Amino acid sequence: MAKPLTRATTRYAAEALSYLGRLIREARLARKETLADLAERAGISRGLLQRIEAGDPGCSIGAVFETAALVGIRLFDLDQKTLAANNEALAGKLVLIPRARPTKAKVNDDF
Amino acid sequence: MAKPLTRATTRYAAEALSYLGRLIREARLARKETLADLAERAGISRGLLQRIEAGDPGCSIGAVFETAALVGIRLFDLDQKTLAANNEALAGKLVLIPRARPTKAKVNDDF
DNA sequence: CGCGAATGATCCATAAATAGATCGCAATAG
DNA sequence: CTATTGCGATCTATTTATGGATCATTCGCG
Repeated sequence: MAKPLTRATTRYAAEALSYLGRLIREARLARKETLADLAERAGISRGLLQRIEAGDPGCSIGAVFETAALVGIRLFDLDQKTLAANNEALAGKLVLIPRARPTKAKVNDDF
Repeated sequence: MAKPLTRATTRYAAEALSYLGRLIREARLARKETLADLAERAGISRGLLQRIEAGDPGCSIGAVFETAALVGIRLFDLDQKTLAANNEALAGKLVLIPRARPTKAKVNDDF
């Protein structure tokens, strides 16, 4: 019983999505690799890779991150080692944060 | 006719995915917001938000980026304005890059 | 303690993503 | 110019993600 269709989309999220897709495309072309070749390396179809490069919000984040990694894009500007370290550190920190409690106070929404 | 099941996943991609999920969780807790509240703001179900925070590769990237944006996470370490500018610039650069040409599988240098 | 709420996990029906094939167009090489 | 090939788009069958409900557990607070 999923909802109709349309999903709210922030301008910022859409912009980031488009940007990531173009980064992947740029990196792929820099490597002089065809859509079909990269798609095969990533284990996805050519059509999906096209949608990823186009910034389609419906693509699975696993497929997107995978292709990004395969063309050498550093997510969060971090190398494998640092990323792993930060991830572990954050995991440890999270255990200490108490769960959220219901509040009437309105939350800060603007950035 | 989708493929069997398992999709190749780079260690780096998986690590980044897990990290992003935890970043979202940390940001949500810092705002003292419950899963249900953030899910509603993002227009997704509570279950999906849980999978996002758990770093599930199968989640749509649109849903993930949307929630990230809603808790104030700056993707690519860029604010809205800079991100838009970079995105535009990259788009312009891309039209100038020639399409990939098939490279000879291997240079035959043995005989 | 004990109550209430958040969280984590599971199940099911349905909407959506994906693979794979195919077409036309455009661009690049020869 | 012609030939070749990447690219973009569309269609269909199938797999998968998602929403919504529910249940048990854990946590936070008085």
